Amino acid sequence: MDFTEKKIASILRRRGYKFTSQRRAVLSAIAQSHEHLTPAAIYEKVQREHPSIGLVTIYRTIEMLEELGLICEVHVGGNCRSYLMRRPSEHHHHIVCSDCGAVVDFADCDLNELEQKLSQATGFEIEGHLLEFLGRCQNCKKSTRLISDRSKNEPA
Amino acid sequence: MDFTEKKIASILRRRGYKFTSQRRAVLSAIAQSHEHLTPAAIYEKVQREHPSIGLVTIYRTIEMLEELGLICEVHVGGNCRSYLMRRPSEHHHHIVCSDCGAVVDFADCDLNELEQKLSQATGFEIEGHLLEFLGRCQNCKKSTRLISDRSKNEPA
DNA sequence: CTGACTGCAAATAGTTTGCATGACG
DNA sequence: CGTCATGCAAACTATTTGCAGTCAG
Repeated sequence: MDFTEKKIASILRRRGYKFTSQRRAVLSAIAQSHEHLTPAAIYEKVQREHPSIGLVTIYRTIEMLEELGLICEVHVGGNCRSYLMRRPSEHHHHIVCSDCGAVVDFADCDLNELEQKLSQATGFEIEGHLLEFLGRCQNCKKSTRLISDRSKNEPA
Repeated sequence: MDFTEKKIASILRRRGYKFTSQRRAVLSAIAQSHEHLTPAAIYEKVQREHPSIGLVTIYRTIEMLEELGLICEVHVGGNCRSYLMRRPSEHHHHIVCSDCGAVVDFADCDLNELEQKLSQATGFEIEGHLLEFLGRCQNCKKSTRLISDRSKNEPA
């Protein structure tokens, strides 16, 4: 990821949040994964290194991180409560691997033209959009071998 | 909507489902609304006319209707478990009003070019996409009057 | 030091399942 | 008539809240 720990700490403090060890752990778990993680998955990951951290803290931290724009949701592919580290660049979208869950960002969505067309056709004043692609990543494409049972977890 | 009751009945039967009064009621509730409805909202709507229909039936019917492709999810604007009548045309997307929840369809998303670009750049084999716009519909745009407390429910 | 943060347990919300009864075709 | 569908209650899962102790700044 592109956030240094210092930078993050200062972002939190600037907003009156404390940078606790628990928050560091949650952040790190999300940042280290290239997949989108559900609260439960984050919890599991965090537990391995910090068994004392509770699920409630995960939820509370997720809420804060989302508010700060440090993480964002992924919708495509089932679960709508999956989160991902957000790159410092603001506007971007995701391509999600339907197989291993890996996520790649891209920013150059060229929807302005479409937006204008729609705006005229429907009378809507368009405020934003949700765009995600679902597909199979380079790795999973190759593995048309046996029903891949690895690669599902922790590419770590 | 563009489905006649007969057409729907035959779609169900063809798949071995029975066209019961409960299913008709659920379908009608969804079809009559131009907004996306959560299971709870559907339940409420259905209850008004058919107080004996249970929430469980709503869930089971939603599941079936989604499987048959008669309804589809809306993601934008909070709740991820909101449903909408699907037009007979297959591929389409939604523009959702952030104010009243009204939904308008459109089909001509021109993402092929973008898909190809992305496919090349990332190595993904793209299988599909999720695209929704959020905005304010013609009506709600006008009502910049007082904090509109009406128009939130049942445009009926 | 002190207010913000945490963990726990318990409360809520949302969704699914088991089973006996009822209705479509 | 047999099978699938329904309603109820109960089981689960996911998420939120209240509270007393703990810790970052």
